[in-house]
Amino acid sequence: MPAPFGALGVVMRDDRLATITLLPRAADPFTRHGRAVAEVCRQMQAYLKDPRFEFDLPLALTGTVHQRKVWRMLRRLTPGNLVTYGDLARRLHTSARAVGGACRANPVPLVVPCHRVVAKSGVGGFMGATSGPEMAIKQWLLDHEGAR
DNA sequence: ATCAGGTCTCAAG
DNA sequence: CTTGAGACCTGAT
Repeated sequence: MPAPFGALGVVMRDDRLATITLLPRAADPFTRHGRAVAEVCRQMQAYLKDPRFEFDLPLALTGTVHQRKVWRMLRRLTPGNLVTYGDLARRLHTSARAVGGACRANPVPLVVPCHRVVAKSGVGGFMGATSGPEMAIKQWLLDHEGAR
């Protein structure tokens, strides 16, 4: 589906959300909508329209124990509410880099708001990149939520 | 067993 | 202000 920063893709598994892909440019829309996909899209639009919207979707997440811990923490963050890698690391008794690794592995950006994790000085990275179009999307999201 | 990451901190220039 | 080294924990090979 189209998004202000480009486009957004949705992959379902057993009617549950498995993967979200963020694209910097518009893509040809995929027109086969199941009921579950439609609901995901509905919530996506709601969020894109109003940053205060909070997702409530069934997820099909696969990851290590550590990754799940980090993702669980992230899900408790409300829009515009930022944390640093170091902060999360202390709360989970781990290291900042390990947190970064888990964020990088996040399959469902926006729903698990890895974009709300920033470096102590600087913005950090997004989707495996520290510069380039991915970072432009992170910036857009932060602006959208009115974060600094 | 090794290496590279979405980092942090601290000590020098 | 800028740089560099070391510490840090995980995931992948």
